[in-house]
Amino acid sequence: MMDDWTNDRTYTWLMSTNTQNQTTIDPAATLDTRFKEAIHAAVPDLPQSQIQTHITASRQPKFGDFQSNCAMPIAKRFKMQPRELAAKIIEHLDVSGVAEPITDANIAGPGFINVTLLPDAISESLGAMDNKQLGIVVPDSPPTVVVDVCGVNLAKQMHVGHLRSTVIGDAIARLYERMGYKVIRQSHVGDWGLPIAMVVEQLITIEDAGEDLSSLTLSELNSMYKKVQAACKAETKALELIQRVGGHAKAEIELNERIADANASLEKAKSRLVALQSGDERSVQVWQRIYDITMNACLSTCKRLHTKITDEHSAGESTYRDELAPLVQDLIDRKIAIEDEGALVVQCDGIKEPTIIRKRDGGFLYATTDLAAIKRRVSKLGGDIVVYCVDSRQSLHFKQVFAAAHKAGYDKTQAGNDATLVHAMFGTVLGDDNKPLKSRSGENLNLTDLLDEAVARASATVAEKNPDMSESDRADISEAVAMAAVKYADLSTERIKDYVMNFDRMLAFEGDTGPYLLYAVVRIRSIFRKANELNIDLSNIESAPFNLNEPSEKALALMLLRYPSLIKNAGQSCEPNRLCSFVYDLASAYSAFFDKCPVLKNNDEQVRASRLRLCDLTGRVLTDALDTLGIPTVERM
RNA sequence: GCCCCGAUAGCUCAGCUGGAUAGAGCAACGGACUUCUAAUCCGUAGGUCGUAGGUUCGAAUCCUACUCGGGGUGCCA
Repeated sequence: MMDDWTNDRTYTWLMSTNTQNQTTIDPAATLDTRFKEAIHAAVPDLPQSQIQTHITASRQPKFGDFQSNCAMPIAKRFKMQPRELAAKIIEHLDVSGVAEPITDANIAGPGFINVTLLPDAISESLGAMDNKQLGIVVPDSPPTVVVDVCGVNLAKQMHVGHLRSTVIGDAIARLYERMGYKVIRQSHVGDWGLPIAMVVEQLITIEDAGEDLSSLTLSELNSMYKKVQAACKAETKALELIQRVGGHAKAEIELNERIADANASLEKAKSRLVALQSGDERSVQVWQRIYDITMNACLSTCKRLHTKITDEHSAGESTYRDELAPLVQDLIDRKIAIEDEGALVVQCDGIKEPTIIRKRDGGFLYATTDLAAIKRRVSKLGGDIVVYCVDSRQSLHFKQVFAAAHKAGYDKTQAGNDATLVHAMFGTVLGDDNKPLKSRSGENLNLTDLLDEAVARASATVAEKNPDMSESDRADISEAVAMAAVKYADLSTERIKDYVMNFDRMLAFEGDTGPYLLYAVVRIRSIFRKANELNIDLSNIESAPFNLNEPSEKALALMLLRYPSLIKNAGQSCEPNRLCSFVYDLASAYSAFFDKCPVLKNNDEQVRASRLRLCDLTGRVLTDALDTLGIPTVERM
């Protein structure tokens, strides 16, 4: 059902996208160039590098298609009258071939210069965009981007919080890929350290007691994880309170016993960790079991979510174990790390809290591992940009680690530049009580349950809308609709904000939702299916001239032309939600067009061909944008 | 205490880095299916952009203070 007719088509007449100038596609870019020239001529005192044209799309049709807001700031700087300056700029402005002539009548308000594009210019731009790359220009020597995604922990099921690092992280990676960058995904799996040793210890104990663990599931591992965590957690605070307030003596004794038990468990876990770290065969074997069970489940969920995260991207904390001691020694030798209160720390300018990289007892911490990760990602994987798609609560941690890595020079690329380290943080998923979802004990809201519920709801709707559909088609479409709904819900809001988890909102199929976008694509494909049934000749539509006489046609065309700059914008800011708004606006513009402009019903062959081509191009841009978000489309729904 | 983030329609959210009358979706109300898929479209109604100052031709957007909410803060990850 997932088809890619977009890629099946062959385009022979415009494959040379690399040499193509983007300014021929984006009218805003063309206007930018023309305005720059005019401003330079009108205000020679302004250094060319400082010229800003402030070209934006106009909000209201009466102000034309675009406007330049350049006159006001320049007038301020040179103490001129903005409207007079605007008049002077348009004297030097040449918009021939792009827009209608600019006269004094185009100057409005405090000095806005309004621009109305020539219909032919829009058509030409659309034509220039109508190629396989859809107007996106790939850089000659693309940088390498390493994107940190997913980041699950061993022995734990993925919960809704993992949706974010997986789905948003993958979308950021896809955005960079779409820009032509070389992208390497890395999943920093939490597979090392004391918590895992606890589970290993517990499993070995159970196995020694004669229990068969061959059919162990992740769900069982998950509850075991919770149990051993609780068992090792000493309730010292409660004891202190009882001692201070003077509670029941019996309670105090009981608590003391529990603390002793917890300490014993903790000691066992610690020695198990030592055994694991030194390669003890049994420990490693059990650890591997836990790893396999967790990662099998995790990667199958990643696949179900249509992310490109696979086994080869797993780079767990355990893979850094042999790199930590040499790294710490290097930092000591170069006096970057110093001892403080028994711990080894790196102190960085502007950050009060020191970065602790070795505990008093000699153990390493997650900052140590993350330093090693930066080093590997930059020097070994060749990352020019390293993006971390991780919870916002880690912001201080990454601030510290980035600064420490910089101080140590671990962020130096092979070319000798400083790699760009970005924490593309996202907000927490909250429960109804406004607390992070995972803190709700007993509530088993894991990711698989969410996805299953989404599919169940989608299936009901698909069945309702398509009573005659076959069982297998319905299953495929329901799955696609459900994933589109869930992913779009997570991707479409500003990633930094927290949100309260709400099934009904996340699984809505109407309005600004994933299914709405799929629906727009489905309506386009339906037109082409129908055209084939009617034996309408489609062979010439690829070169049909666009004619954009209807307002909804022009609006759709202008929206399409924004695509290349939007990809760049969303990619560079690591904000998939910007692409989401664009896709929604585009689908909206298409829906309005669909309503007002009959395609196949139109008897004028020229108009029909133009509209068919517009539909085709819209379909490809929508599909391409959705693919960039990691949302596959369907043929019907 | 200190640091970071957030606050926009009844609800959920956009707002392209300072532009013209602050936009969508849901919910409400009124229209549009014998028509290329109505999971749609068109319209009506809904706002002191947390509060108070400041910066300037112009502020939801920038600066300051405060209020509320969330998070972090030397040996967990």
